[in-house]
Amino acid sequence: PMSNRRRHVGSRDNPNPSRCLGVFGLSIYTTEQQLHHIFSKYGPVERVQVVIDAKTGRSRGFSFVYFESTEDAKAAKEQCTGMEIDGRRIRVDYSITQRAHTPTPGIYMGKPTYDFGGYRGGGGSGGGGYRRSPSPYYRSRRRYDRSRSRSYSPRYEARGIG
DNA sequence: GTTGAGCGTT
Repeated sequence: PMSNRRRHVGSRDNPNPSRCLGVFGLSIYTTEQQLHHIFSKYGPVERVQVVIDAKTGRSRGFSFVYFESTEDAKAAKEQCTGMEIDGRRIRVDYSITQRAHTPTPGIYMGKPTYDFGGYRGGGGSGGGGYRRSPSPYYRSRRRYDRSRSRSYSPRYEARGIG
């Protein structure tokens, strides 16, 4: 049979080569100039865009680096993925999206920024809709059972420990 | 100075 090669895939796992790299897992303190400095070693960088969270004004921990040539982007991708910046191991891939979305008038129409359930005192007045499955990567943890904790034991409390 | 994973809203 013929090969199952996909051509137009823009999935996260099979990004096609492009001049635009997505850099993930960044420290929120890593700046565009830092990234520019690092990635420029592999060729001329046209632009670096650290994605900023609109409400907090801080980095969302990922960025996009535009090279002038795809081959330089490739070299940078190979060399920079796994590299450590500001104590964070970064991951570099070809971007599956090539630019920011078209600005929309009015309300923000993008995906929700995950809240991981957010403990808001059970209020539940905010958000809604995404509370049930915060993310496909979310896993229920073993419930935190304080009654099993030594430090919570009454006799330890009596001793003033905990 | 965050931490689970992550593809962007001039």
